[in-house]
Amino acid sequence: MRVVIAACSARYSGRLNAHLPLATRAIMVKADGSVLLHSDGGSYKPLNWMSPPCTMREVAPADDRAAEGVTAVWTVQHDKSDDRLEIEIFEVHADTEHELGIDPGLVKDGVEAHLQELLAAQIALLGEGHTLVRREFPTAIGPVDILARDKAGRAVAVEIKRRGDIDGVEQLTRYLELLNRDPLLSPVEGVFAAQEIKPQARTLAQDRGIRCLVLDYEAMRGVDDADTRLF
Amino acid sequence: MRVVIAACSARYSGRLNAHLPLATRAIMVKADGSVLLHSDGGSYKPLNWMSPPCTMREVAPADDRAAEGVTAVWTVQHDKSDDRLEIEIFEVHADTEHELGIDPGLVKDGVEAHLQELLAAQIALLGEGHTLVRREFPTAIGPVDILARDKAGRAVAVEIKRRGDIDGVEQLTRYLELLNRDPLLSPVEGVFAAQEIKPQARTLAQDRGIRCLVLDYEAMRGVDDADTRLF
DNA sequence: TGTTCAATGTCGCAA
DNA sequence: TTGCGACGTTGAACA
Repeated sequence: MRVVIAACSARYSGRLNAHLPLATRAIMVKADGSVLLHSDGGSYKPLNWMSPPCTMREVAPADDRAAEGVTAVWTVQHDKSDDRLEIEIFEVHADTEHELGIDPGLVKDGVEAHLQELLAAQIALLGEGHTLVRREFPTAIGPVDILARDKAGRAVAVEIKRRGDIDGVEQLTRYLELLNRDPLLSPVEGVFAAQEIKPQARTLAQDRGIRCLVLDYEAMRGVDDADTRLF
Repeated sequence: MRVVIAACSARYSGRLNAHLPLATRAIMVKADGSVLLHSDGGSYKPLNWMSPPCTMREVAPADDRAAEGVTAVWTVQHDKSDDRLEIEIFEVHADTEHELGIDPGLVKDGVEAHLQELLAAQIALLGEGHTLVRREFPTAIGPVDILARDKAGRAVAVEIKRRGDIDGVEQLTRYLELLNRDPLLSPVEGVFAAQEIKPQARTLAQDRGIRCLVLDYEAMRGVDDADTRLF
């Protein structure tokens, strides 16, 4: 990895056009050829960048640009598209290179599947007298997160999200349409369950007769822990 | 900005828990306190990071960790949440600091807002005799990009995307359903306008009686420039 | 400050 | 390769 601190300006063209005025920035050139231009703030997103696979070439500036103080031009061309990043170097403050080797990569443990597990175990959160039919109930367009039956025996299809967005309501709507074609299940009630439900998603759900259920992950995990401790 | 090349491992806890095994990486500490851990590949996204506002403290390793080769521990705590990044430093290969100053920021051109602006100004692209009613026409589930009327005075709702995906058609469908409930507007024609329309999106749109319109950004901008030059 | 929507989104998985 | 959904999404506009 090469790290350069330099006064530079940049221009990107590809999916959009963007320009970066002259300032001092950190330029990171990775082993795979990708290039990142970072300022001294913001978040992890660079001001400008080029993703691999791409090729960087250093060329001399045109006379008029050299007269403006440009000492070098780096053109970074994407190998498979016409995305291009052009960096004009005015002054280099530091230029270092380091051998990093291959990274073993990030190991994650998620929360996502856990919600489904917990709701299945605490199915009465859907309402008194509800019983679990099964998790990942299959349909032609993919599995519904949870299928249950209410106190009166009516089918209830549940879509679970960490964040309840409008997309999730659409997804559940598609499932409900299919499930309701099955005379053994119809009529199927829809429940949209999430840790947090966006107002727009709630509005859409209500408009379609879908019930919204906000899940308290901490509380559910607490109950689960308590249950586990009983054994 | 401080750039450190070091053999390190890391652990993040917050919205999820994640672990990064020992390897040599580039650590970027920005002026606002944010921290980025980069490997020598991948895209612009760091392996691990902490967004501002956050505070970094360097502490001595516990005896057992020191015995494992840890020379320092950096704990980066988010100021407003319980997100925390803990970096164990094994060996520092380089450690440099540079003054970068405030960045003037990126200037963009060619995003969705521009397309909407241009299409509103060149509304006849929808068809001869079309007139603009308004941009961002409000509905209960959010604003429609453009509402217009055709030569015969019938309402036309336009959804604009840079890249026309199936999601955009779904979005427009929702708007149309709502708009068509309004007797002052109904029947409302739908137009799906994008620089590029994916085959699946086109098929879905046609199935729903939605017209597809491919926008030529360069040409539209050209017309706009020509208009501007007249004044 | 909170909500909503676009993004050069990126990333990962499955068909 | 493409489609689809999730993301520690990030970022910006607007109420």
